[in-house]
Amino acid sequence: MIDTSLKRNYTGENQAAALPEPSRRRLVRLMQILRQTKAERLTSAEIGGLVGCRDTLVRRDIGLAGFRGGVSNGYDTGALLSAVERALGAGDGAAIRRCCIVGLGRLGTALLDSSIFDGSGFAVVAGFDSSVNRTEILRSTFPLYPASRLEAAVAAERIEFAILSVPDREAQSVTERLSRCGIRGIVNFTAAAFAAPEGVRVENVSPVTALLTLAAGC
Amino acid sequence: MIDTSLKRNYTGENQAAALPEPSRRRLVRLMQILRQTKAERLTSAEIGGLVGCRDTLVRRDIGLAGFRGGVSNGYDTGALLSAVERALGAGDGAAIRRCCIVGLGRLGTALLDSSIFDGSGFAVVAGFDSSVNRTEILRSTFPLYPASRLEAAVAAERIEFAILSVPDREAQSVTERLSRCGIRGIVNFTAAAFAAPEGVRVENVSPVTALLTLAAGC
DNA sequence: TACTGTGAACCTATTCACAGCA
DNA sequence: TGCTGTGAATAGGTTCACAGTA
Repeated sequence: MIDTSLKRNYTGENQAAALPEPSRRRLVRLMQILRQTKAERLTSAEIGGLVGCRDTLVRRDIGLAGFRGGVSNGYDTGALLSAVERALGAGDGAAIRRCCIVGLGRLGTALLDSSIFDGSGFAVVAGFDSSVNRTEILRSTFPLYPASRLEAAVAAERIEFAILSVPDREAQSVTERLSRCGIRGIVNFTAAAFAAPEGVRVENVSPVTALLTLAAGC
Repeated sequence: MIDTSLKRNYTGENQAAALPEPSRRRLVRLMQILRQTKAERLTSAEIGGLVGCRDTLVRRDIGLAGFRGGVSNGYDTGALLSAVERALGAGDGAAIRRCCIVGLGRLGTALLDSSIFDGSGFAVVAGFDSSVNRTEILRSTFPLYPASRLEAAVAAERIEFAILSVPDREAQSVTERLSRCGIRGIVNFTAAAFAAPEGVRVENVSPVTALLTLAAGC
């Protein structure tokens, strides 16, 4: 059995782990809105329209994030953004988080375009594929490795997150390998469902999964 | 106040709308597992390991889906799959659902590889981009149109769902156009947050959003 | 024995209702 | 007046505990 007691070593004053999951998701969304908006002030009702929830809930979330600065014409977007980023551990001072892409098929290579991640707080610093052909031919601003070097490179590059775009059948085994070298989260672009190892979070974002989820409600 | 009583006009025997949202998401996941597994039987505990929830909850979900066939060595995967598909409106008899890709940048073109959607119950039948250059040069098994023909083609092709991979700044306006021609759901690959028009569901699956959500919990 | 199915208890998230404030 | 912030009420989802069954 895997010992979980040592999995989390808190490296900062990040309180996000204490936030309820739904609030965390909405606050992430709010952070993205605030990063993009040009408005100087926003009310909870306006935010609710963009996040997709009621104004009351927006105010709750903001309260949970530890921000109190609202006045009768809404929130100052700059101040609110700082507070939300701090609550989510994505503040100005926060280190850029290092990611890798595993599986350089059509979808994986599309993500080599690192401009996608500009200003997000994340940087892709490595790519992996089982085909040496691909890792040698493809061009990118960061190194591409054969899959055999996954463990070594993840450790050496101190990579925290992985974007998984391998064929479905490899998803489970690659996940286990990633987990063993201490990855903290996986963005799963495959349609495969796999057991998330202890201490590894998974976000399922396969287009197929997303379409199924959408369609299931209609 | 908005009157919700008339919002849903049930167009079939699809009961998925009645399922609680979290259950629906887990059942979608379960459906994917069942479609992929080779096992003839699975217990609720095994399923729970893959879906990421407790066995009790799996049994609740299965019950909500209207299936009762479990016995002391678990569920027959074939029978369970039929039941889950029926509950989600994705049964054998269900029509293939028609989708389009809007925005044929690197990410959008990666999704032109229609093998991604094989066997999923979805088919991409059109692509759109504001650059006529792209729509004329790119190769695909289905037609690619200039963005100006969005409304016409979505109506003519009876497209129900859209995959959005345009630049962030265009996300809101394209969403409104899609909504006006009756699209039912949008898979949002952009990092933009936009107000979902009445009657349109949105699944946010941008890699950036996914990474932020993962990282916010650590 | 090893599982499922489910009423009841519990806990969590959301909404209501309204006081407080600019 | 028009907003925020929050205690209290409500609704909703999850887990417990256990009876039922092959």
